[in-house]
Amino acid sequence: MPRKTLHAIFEQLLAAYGPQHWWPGETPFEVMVGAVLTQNTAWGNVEKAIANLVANGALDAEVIAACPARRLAEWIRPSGYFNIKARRLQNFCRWYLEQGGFEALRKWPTQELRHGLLSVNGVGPETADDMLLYAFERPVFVIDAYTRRLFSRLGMLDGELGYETLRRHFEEELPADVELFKEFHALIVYHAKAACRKRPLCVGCPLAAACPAAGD
DNA sequence: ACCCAGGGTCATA
DNA sequence: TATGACCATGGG
Repeated sequence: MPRKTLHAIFEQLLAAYGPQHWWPGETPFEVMVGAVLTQNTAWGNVEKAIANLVANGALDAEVIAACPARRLAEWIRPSGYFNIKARRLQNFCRWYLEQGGFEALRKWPTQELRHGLLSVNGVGPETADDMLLYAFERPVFVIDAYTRRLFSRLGMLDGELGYETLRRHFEEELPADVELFKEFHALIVYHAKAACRKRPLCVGCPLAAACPAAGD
């Protein structure tokens, strides 16, 4: 018996839940704005904030970069942490415009683009990787709390390991396939809400047979 | 009433 | 390097 592979887990999640078609968002820029707004925040609140931006013609890098921080904070209020996120969005948009916008950035090699994104105050590893995968379509695996918890419960890794160590692990064990990475991360998040939260007994969990934590 | 959500920064030791 | 405080709304 070959040991359970990451790809096998992906297949099980896909079979159970179907394709998730992440990231919700009409444009790469909207995806990037959403990535900042969703930091430690439920997606439903982010949708309200983005709807406010759209309603005010403010889902636009120039508008966000130039408008008063107070006004931006008011628009994004439903997403929580509105003062700090207003600053983060402005930091990001100013950097984004300085570099020439999406058409210029899309030509950057992945590693340089990643370092550039991380240089923006308010963009950390997970936010940068969301942007790289879902806006720039680079084969970067996003690590989040759900990923740590799921694979830790499955006994497939140590959830206490650092972000870069875990990201490297996933990227080495899987083929560098953008569509695979997009779906895998989306399925992990969906799974965390749909089934893995139903404790005890992990009722209905499609991974229960492989999960040592099932039945606690 | 409590818990958490598709994190990140900064001060402190 | 490694904790802890802080940010703040909205749904379960």
